[in-house]
Amino acid sequence: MPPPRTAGPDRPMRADARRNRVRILEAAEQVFAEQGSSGSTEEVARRAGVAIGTVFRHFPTKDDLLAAIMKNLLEQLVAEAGALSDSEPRTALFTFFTRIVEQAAARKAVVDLLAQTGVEIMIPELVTVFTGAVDDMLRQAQTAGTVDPEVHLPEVMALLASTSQGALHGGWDAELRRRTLDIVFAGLTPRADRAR
Amino acid sequence: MPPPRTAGPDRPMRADARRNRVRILEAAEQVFAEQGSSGSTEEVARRAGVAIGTVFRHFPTKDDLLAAIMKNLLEQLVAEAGALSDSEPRTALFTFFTRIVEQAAARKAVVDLLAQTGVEIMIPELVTVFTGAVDDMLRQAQTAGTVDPEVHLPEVMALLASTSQGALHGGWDAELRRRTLDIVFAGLTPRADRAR
DNA sequence: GACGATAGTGAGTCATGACTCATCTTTCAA
DNA sequence: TTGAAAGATGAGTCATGACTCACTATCGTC
Repeated sequence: MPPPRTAGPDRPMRADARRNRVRILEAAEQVFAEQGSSGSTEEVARRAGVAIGTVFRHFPTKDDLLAAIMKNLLEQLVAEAGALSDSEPRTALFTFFTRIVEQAAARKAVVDLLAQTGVEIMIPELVTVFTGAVDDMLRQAQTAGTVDPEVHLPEVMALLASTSQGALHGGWDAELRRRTLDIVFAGLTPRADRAR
Repeated sequence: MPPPRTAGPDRPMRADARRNRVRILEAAEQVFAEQGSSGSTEEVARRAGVAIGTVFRHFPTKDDLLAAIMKNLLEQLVAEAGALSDSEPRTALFTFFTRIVEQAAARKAVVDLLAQTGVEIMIPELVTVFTGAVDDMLRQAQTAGTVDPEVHLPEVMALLASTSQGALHGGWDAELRRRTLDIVFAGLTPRADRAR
């Protein structure tokens, strides 16, 4: 994300600026996780312990702030996907799926944004990377014959987005989450050897 | 829903009041369908061709207006469920499910509300009736042996809510909707005779 | 340590949207 | 036909939240 508006050749950020930037990001992550993208910038400033003007110096608009956070999160998810690449493909896909849905409840903003195409507008490249990671997992599981070959990426993404959303807004508990995902996973399994 | 605040013995509503009430309800249905529950009361008034004060005379708060609309919709859905009771149970359940998801895209407010527990607070009895209708369909399909007996109502409701939500926010086209629901339905089918 | 560039501050602006109420208009029973 | 009572009107209030900017504080360099 762009460092604060600085003219001229880029000098490193001043120490206090760097410190505040981190604090703001942390506070924003909390606030938006709890309240979704409608959380107020003022609340972010309050939690970060800075004045509201400081927030706007670092992130000229609220969307910039949201984008910065989404960027962090997406990178983290992509990394997680990578870490799962050793596992058996079907397990990798289902574990990744489950993990995202589980986190959804704690990350309102993410779900809000994922739902509203807002992300694609803000950080298209990263979304592509993320989608690619899911695609990889899907293909591998299909190659291994443990996920139905008729299934395509769009519907997997669709189910991922909608169950995350549901888990969040509906406040699903662990049990309901498991049962619901079990149905989805059963639906993804080839007809022959469906295992619940 | 309560007629406008009238003291004393309830006289029938005046002709112009009745007319305006209907207009407001129609306008609100449109506006909230398009913009979700964040649509403004002023826009509703504009489309109804009345002053904003009139809207507030009929529905003292925005929530009252939203509740009135949700009531209409829920009643309609319950009626649809009833009309399907002649069909083969599995078909009834899946048709109902599909229909709701299909309408989701045209009814933002509904999805918003269904998602946020807002409805239960506003019109608990009707929600119970609605849930009951789904439960009936589910049980019958299970009795007929065409839906997995391990599946319970909560996860069906969860999937219903989340796919509706997904279809709306994600702007799924007809094809994606079908493919996604196919996976869900496959997941609901007993292992033995899963038919795609 | 001094000084200029960089960063922080927070009261203030502007827009939006729910809701109110004094005043005017329409209905309808007598 | 008429006069209340019921209803409609819309400018105005209040709260919220994004964003600005004149001013002050701090950093880092010489």
